[in-house]
Amino acid sequence: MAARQKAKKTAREAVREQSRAAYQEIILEAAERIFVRRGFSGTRMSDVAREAGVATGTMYNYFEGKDELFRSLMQLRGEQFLDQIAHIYRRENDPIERIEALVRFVVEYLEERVGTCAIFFEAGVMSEMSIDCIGGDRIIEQYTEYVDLFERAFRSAARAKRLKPTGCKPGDLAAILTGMLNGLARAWIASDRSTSFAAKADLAIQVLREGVVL
Amino acid sequence: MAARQKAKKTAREAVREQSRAAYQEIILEAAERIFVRRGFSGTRMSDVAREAGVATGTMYNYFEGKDELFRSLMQLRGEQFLDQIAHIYRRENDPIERIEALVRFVVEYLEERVGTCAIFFEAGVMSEMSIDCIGGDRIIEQYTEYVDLFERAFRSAARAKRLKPTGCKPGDLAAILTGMLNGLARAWIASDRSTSFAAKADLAIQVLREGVVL
Amino acid sequence: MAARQKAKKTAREAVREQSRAAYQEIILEAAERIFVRRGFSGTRMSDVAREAGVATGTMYNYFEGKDELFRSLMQLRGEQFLDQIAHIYRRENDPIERIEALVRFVVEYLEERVGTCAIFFEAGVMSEMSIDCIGGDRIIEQYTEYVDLFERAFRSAARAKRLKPTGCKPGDLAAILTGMLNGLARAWIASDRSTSFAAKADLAIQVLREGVVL
Amino acid sequence: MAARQKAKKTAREAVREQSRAAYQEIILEAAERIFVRRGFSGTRMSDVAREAGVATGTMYNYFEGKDELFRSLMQLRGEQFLDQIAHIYRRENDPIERIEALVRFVVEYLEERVGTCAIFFEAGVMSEMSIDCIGGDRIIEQYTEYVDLFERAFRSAARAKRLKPTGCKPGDLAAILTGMLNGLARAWIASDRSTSFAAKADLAIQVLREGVVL
DNA sequence: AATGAATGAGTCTTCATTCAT
DNA sequence: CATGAATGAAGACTCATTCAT
Repeated sequence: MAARQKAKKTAREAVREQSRAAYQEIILEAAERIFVRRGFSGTRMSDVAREAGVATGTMYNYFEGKDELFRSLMQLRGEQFLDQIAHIYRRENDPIERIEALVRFVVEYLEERVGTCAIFFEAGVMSEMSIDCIGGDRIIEQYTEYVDLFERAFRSAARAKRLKPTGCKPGDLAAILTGMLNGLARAWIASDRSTSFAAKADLAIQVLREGVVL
Repeated sequence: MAARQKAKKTAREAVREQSRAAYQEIILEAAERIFVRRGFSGTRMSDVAREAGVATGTMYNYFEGKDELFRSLMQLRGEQFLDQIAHIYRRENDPIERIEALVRFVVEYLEERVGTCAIFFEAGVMSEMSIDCIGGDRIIEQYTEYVDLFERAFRSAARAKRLKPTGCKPGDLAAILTGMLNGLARAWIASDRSTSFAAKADLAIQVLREGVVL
Repeated sequence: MAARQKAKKTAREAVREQSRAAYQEIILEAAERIFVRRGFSGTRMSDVAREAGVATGTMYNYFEGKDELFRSLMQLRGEQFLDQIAHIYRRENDPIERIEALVRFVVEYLEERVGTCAIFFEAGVMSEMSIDCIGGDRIIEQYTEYVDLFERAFRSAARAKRLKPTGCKPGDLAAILTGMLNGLARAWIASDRSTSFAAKADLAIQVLREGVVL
Repeated sequence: MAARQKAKKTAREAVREQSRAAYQEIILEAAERIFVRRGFSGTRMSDVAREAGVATGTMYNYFEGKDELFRSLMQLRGEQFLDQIAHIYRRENDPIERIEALVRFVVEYLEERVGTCAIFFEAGVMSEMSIDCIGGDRIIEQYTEYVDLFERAFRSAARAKRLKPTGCKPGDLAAILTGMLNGLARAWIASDRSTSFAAKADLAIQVLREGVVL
């Protein structure tokens, strides 16, 4: 009976654990939609609650408050993104193909979650000069990690003698490439989006490959 | 006498006009500093007032409210910037040298007013998906004008057969170039800023010129 | 069979009754500790639950709510105290010794349960002017009964000609004596408690003796 | 003109200063009435605001929040009380008459402001065992100062050989006397208040006299 | 027109209570 | 009947805006 009780308890805990995770995810997704639509300060906790289909108070069982909800969202999405690009980095062996694979993934990701990426920038990356960054320090670290991954990719390409001998250091190339991608994303957002973003992104690769001006 | 009265009035009005402009400028500059430090919603009207050395109420004699103050700031800085690059565009005749001159100016501008540029992006460009864009529509138009100027520069370079025959349309090149500049700016902000930003920007030009990969 | 069923039921009820009482007591003791530490409004139901080792909801099977829990606690402790002093009253026959015995008991009680006595005062006696007395009316009645017992003790001493012929009525003497004890308790609480409270309380008796008793 | 301007400014500041003080007092008095009626946690800031005839927000221009409002009230009333008894202490020279004068004043004060005294006790003195005392530390210090003043009064009476040679130290006597006064106050509050409290208080003096004074 | 305190609508947050499991 | 998470009413607090001086 003791065993049965324990099993029962464990089962209940498992259910609870699952339910907890499910609630968290539901709230985070609701928060994502609202934050994307209204921005941080334009978002009311009660709005997120309504969107998630829970009571306002419930959100406080899962997140300390508005700030932490936002930070959690940004960090979670950031980690998910970083995990994915790290996976691609490890998967590819040829230095150049690796960079191209990364670019293609980033492009797809941007195409699907433009909104989230936008608030990601809003929250931290663009206001890293601000005294207090709502997104927390982690969000800046994450962007840095993202750029650093490209830096490493360029460095390994350089070691493999696959780069033209320019004055560009790997870090500069990473900054340039990620910047290009953002610029294209911005242009794509502003456009009617009739052409796929992926097509645009090939251009970035091409520019890097060839240079453009005669 | 009527004439004299009118003259007097005009004189008084001139003084008033000047005083008005002076106040406006003082408040705008204060607002710029605070908005850069704290972001839009983190900025209190009373903070701006203190920074400007005026009473809170005074600001409402010059701007309708917080939103309009912000929008005015963004638009004013935007127009100033657009005026300057338009001037450079007209001044330069060689298509390639024109692009390079534009890049050099943008770089200098970014180096001096990174903060303002950051909130410029935050306010409008990145959140153009938001239902309500605090910065107003003009801010998006301005960014578009900025990119468009580069687009025109590339188009005229293309017409002059000064571009490599790639699949890149002038608009794409503009997006790529401005994106690269932003990426470098971001990297430069995050760095210790020991090397000048201008040096970094030459890299952008070089990449465009040469392409990078062997 | 009916009889057996009834017997069975009674047995089950007895067990249930016991279990109920046990739970009640556990919760009351937990509540006592927390209320003493944090005061009424500083105490959360969930804190009491954790201290008692039960779920929050469980408490609502034993008490109607926070108010009733508090009132029950105060009243229960009050009745226990009143029972004990009533017992001492009946046990002692000599009017003066009776008063002294009562004082000694009150002193011991105060020394052990200062906290509870403090919230007892807070809850009811001191705020009887408030529109809503959390402790309920009974708490005030109880304090009145406590003072009344002393009043009766003094009255019987007066009848036995054991009091100095002052203008003090028994009720006044009761108020004065109980007040003195509280004053000493307060001083003792504030002190380092190196001397026992009992020793302090002898002073109260002495003052009454010298000043009042023949 | 500079002088006139300065004078003007000073005048305005004076008015403002006065107005500030007036507002503070109005709010404090409103708060006193409501806190006395409803207790600390039963009092809503909006209630106090309505009672004071100001907007809710206004109160936050004068007090940091509910806690600070309460603390300010308690401390202010405490200081006022301490100032008055200190004055009486200095005014009287005969040690015994001094004690009597103090008692008479305390009695009058209690009679007039029972409510405030009640919340004073509630707030701090009775719950000094609580982890966090809403009233702040000062409120406990104040009560200590009050008792200490009596202690000094008794000590100077002892030095003047005006006390019976009992085992009571001045501190004990102070505790006993102040306790007696509280006890009588409590009894008086509970009574129909047909007899004046002052009359009751004479009894305290009498008990001390007969019991303690030579 | 400048001032800066008053205003109160708008939010976040807490926590007693309920209820599905 | 125990559980503990969901609930949402209640209330503290902020700050853009107004307005009397």
